[in-house]
Amino acid sequence: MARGKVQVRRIENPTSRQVTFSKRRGGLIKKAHELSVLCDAQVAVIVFSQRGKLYNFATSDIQNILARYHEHKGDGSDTYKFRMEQCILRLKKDVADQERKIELLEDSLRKLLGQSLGSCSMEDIDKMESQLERSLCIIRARKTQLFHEEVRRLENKELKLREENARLIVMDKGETPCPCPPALGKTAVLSASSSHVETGLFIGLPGWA
Amino acid sequence: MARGKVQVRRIENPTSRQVTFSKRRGGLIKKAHELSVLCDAQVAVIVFSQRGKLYNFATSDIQNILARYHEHKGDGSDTYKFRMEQCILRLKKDVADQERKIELLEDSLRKLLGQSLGSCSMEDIDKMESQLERSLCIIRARKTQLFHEEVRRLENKELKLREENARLIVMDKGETPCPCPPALGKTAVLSASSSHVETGLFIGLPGWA
DNA sequence: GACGACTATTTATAGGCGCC
DNA sequence: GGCGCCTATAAATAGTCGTC
Repeated sequence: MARGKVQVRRIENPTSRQVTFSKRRGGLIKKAHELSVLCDAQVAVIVFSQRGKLYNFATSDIQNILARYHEHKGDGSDTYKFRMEQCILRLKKDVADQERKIELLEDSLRKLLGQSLGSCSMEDIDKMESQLERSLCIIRARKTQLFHEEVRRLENKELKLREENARLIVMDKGETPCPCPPALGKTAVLSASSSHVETGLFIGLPGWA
Repeated sequence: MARGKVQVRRIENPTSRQVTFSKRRGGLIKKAHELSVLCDAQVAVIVFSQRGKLYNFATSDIQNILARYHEHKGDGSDTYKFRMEQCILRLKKDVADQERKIELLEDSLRKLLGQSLGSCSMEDIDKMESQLERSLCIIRARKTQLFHEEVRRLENKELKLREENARLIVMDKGETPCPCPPALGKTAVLSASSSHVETGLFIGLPGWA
């Protein structure tokens, strides 16, 4: 604008572009400052050089100005800040919902463990008693099943060992027929204990469905 | 800056302040535009008039420039955006923690109700059986307590009614002594039913601690 | 190559004026 | 009261040179 008109287009010479940037940037910020003082206005200027360096000017706190800008610029439903706030609200709601759910679950659990029954009506207590009886019934059935499986497994093992024994006796007829006593002993002990507990289990269930 | 030097201080005459604002605002934005084009820079200008009206200029999307500004303006541990992001991370962690807690609680509850026992070892099953027995014991004790309280309450009521009866008979000796049969009848039915259930309760508990 | 100073010019604009 | 136009004049600045 001096010594020759300026054309408003990118300056190709990098050096003079840099010089012009420096000079005009100062000018712009000076003008911004003058405007803010003369006319009592809030002004913010943000400039990034081509290489990413930041220069800025703002009357008062730039955060305030930007906040005010966002307020103006609308309900701003596509604003980054708005989206973050929505996200926070949603998460807080999730947390509150989960909190409630946890309390309900803990309450149920406590009651099933027989704690804090003070608030339960007779009807509640009856329901819980029935439920606990059903649960015990199911659990004991499962226990029986597990024992049966274990017994079958051990019987199988015993059978295999007996067969092996028989083979060994056939192959070596001179020896005394007393093979693998420890394995057989262990099997016997285990199946004895399991049938004992099984019996106890059924005694424990008087007349329930 | 024409027809007289300008002093950089608030213009007191409101009219000329408004005129100057309008003119200089245009000039500022024009300069900002020129800077952005000539020097290939990103520029944003935000101006609020004294009365809160917004004027702004920005190369490209102002949102980008503001985001970039925030990035620059800091590792910004005191930045609004940074704080929001911290908040979101914290909330997400809370949600995940609660999620895990809910799963654990639901699993415990399911097992206590006798569902999905497939993953339980014999040892687990034993523990649960003991726990359920303890729970049943506590619940039945509570049930007994409630019945006892109810019985005491009704016996008290019965006593009061009998006293009232006696008084009425004394006051009116000519009539047949048959007062308040519905109230007495109801009391009798209730205490009968409660003692029946109590009896059942103790039958239901064979030899548990 | 960045920066300050200088200077010839171009721009911006204060103060008017007219219009709505 | 706001806006656009005009004009004299203040400011800004492109190009250049000198310094570090």
